[in-house]
Amino acid sequence: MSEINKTYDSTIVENKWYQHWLERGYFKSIPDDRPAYAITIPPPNVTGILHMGHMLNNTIQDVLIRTARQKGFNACWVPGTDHASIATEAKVVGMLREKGIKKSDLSRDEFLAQAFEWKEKYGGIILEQLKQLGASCDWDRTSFTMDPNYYQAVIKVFVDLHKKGYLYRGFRMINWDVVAKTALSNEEVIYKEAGEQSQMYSVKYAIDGAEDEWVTIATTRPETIFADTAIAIHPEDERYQHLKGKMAIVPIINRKIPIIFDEYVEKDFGTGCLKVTPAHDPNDYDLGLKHELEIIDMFNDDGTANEKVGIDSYIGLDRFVVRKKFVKELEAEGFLVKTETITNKVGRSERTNSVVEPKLSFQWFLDMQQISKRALDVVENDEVALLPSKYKNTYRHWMVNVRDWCVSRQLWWGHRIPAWYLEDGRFVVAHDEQEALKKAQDEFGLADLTLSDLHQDEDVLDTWASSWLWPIEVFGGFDEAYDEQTGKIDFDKCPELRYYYPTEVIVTAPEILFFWIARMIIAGLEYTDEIPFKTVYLTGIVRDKQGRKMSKSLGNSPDPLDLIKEYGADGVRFGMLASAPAGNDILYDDKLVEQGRNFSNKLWNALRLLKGLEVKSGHDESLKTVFEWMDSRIAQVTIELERLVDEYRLSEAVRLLYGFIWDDFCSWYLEWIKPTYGEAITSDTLERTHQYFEQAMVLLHPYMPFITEEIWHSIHERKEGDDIFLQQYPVKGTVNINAIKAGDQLKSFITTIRNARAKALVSPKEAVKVYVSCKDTSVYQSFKETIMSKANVSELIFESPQDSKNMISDLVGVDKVYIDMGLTIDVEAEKLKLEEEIKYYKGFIISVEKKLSNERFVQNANPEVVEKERQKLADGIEKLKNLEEYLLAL
RNA sequence: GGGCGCAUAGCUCAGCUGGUUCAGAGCACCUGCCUUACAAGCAGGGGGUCACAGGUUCGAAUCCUGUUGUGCCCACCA
Repeated sequence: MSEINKTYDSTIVENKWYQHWLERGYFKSIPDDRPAYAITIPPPNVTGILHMGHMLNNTIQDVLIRTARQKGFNACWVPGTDHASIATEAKVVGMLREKGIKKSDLSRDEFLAQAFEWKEKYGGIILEQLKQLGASCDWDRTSFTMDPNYYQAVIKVFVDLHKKGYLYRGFRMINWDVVAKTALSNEEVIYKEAGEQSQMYSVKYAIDGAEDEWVTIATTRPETIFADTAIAIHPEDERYQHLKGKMAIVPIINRKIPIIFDEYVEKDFGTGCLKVTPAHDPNDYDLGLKHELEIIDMFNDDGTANEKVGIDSYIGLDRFVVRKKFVKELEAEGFLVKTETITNKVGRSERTNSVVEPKLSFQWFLDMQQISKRALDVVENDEVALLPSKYKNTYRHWMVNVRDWCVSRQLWWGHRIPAWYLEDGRFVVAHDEQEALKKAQDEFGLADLTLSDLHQDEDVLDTWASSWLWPIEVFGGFDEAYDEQTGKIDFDKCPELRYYYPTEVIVTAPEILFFWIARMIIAGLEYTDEIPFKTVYLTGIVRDKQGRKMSKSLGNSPDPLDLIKEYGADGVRFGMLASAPAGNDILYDDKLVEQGRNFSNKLWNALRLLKGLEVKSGHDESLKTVFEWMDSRIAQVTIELERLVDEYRLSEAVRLLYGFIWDDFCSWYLEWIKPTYGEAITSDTLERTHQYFEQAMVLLHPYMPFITEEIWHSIHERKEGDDIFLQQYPVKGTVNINAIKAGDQLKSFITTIRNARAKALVSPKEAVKVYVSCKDTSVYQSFKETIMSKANVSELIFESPQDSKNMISDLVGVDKVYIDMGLTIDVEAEKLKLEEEIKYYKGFIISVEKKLSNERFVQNANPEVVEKERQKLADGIEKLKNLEEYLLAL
């Protein structure tokens, strides 16, 4: 019959329409009279490739942006990539290593040239992949956090923050990544239980000048004993009062160190004695400052021991090798008292997974106290809404306890810190070299200073110190409209920003709530005095069936592009959405996208049905009630859908559409209007059905853009530019409750007949005779033709039969229905069934009566509720009466 | 150690402001169908004391308290 394929082939269709949309420039947005609706993409790492998290994330954004377009907004989705300093530099270093080049062999400029070359070659692959998902980004606006203008924006902000006194240089203990050889912010350190691997060693230190007297300390890091500069004890610990003023001797190394007393030490923990290593532990560092202890830094930047250890055989060994070797030596010499296995958390670098080493160094810090104040308020008072709202607590907790942000990184790939140093360590912060020179000359009164006397900071900025400007700078906020004097952006000078900003919503994973979201809010308020976005939609994390996070190392993540190939982008989008309410993790299972693909196929076959029908002119009066039902259902679904999307309940929205289209439209409606085999459909009915189908496709388009466009064009020949992409939301019709009820009644009537057949194992091919007895038969009358042809009813009689003994009797609502299938009924079994039902309704009636006779209920409950209860009672009584009649008839 | 969540069918989860859209969906399972759009389908079916114990209320899956289990975030306990 039909020349259309039996199954839907997504690949051709998807490429075709994406190209079409691109060619027609549908994704482009320029400011106009319409209200704006902007989303800035969370920029993926420039060298990244698409993973399941991106799929979820970007599907949600695309749904929102397409919906906004359909509602008449000027929707703008800005794409782009992040330079991702550590991650990218690590990749480039790895790439060079494969070529046999070490980073240290190259100059900074040579290295950057290599990095840019790499970025040009592989960067942005991820954006190409997003196109396959159907992402309707305005590609002309693609931004990169190291674009020249963006680079300048970051520098401007650095200079400004320094001017405002928020930035300072500090000698602090920071988290050191020994692989990337850079500082990390607290947020970049992931603490994980080390598990069985972790050992706690008890080591004894001799007391200086005493015969065979010892103190025992416990440590998980015996290798740092080399750098011990004190033993600490609680001042009120009775056991050790006699040690005040004494010295201890570091085992093996034989260095004398003071025994200090400080309340920081817990008496009850371990032996009550603590070794103090100011250079390699944050707390010890504080203790060291307080007690003016010597600081011995025994590690090189790569985590190997340096000459400070004092024993040649340890110099140059990795810290973990040192640990092993030293423990052996301690044991051999009798200093190791015991070794226990404990659980203990070890911090690892988010990027390189190496164990983080606390390290003392000069770094740049951003004072967060003041600058973050307003950012807490706007979330507290819901100016910025977090979804789900439970994250408000998490956010508050972080903001209240916010710590200064270490923004310098010892890398080359990134925004180089615009600070220039003199030989003697004094420095100036400036936009460029020339300005720096002038500043230095003026500030330090060194008129004859030259450029060669200045040396720029070698470090670059943390990636997030650039991406926190994203919602501003993608619209060029810092380019022309930034006023250096006030440190603010003048919206009048940047119409683009004024038009799109604040953006509508940001969609991202909760793990970067602090890294990125909080900081964007801070920067937004600091430079525009406005919030950068109104809503933060936090997605869940995509996990595998066992609940494990998807990761490359576990190899448990399917390749999104393979999925798209197999199930279609629409199918994948459906699968991701259907199971992911905001904030809930999704346990990924192929079954999800399989359902999506099946849904595509269902739509496809609905189209095939309509395309394959013979058409005759005219219309069917008998379908009037069916149409009324469908009109109301569509109106109902449209309203409901709008509500769900407004509340960002996308998974419910997509399920609503699935249920409506599959069950109501396909299973019921299409079956009802489908002519019997060999007959033609009337042109009016077909046209009407096309309209319903079109409306459903418009509603579904944001979720499954490709197949809906294809169907749109297959239903009719379309004029150039008549694409579903541009269709506006259907005008909301009115919901006629009676029409809906009539449809429901018809459905349950047909179900009742099917049911009787299935139970009696009577084939649907066998015609049956049906009697209906009730007060008002008008609904059945109006559906009479539909019922007779669709339920294969040979006679539909609107009265009780003379003799119902060999008929199946059942209730549709309260209406009595008798089905004569020409069989002999097992009267006893039928009686039993009826008696059970009667028993149930008797109980039911008693409970409702009890409720209604309770005065407190009648008085306190909502009148509507009481009315409903009364209706329930009336229906119950009628049902009971009818059932008893059935029983009597038997 | 502090904070925040979660616990509903075999599995994954919906169930918004307590009251027939309150016990639901998808998948899985069982029965019957290759019916002329679709076997990636159609029709029917079984299956849940809504973790446990109290409380509030005329009424609780829904609100409160506690218990247990579980997940996440934060934190310097050697």
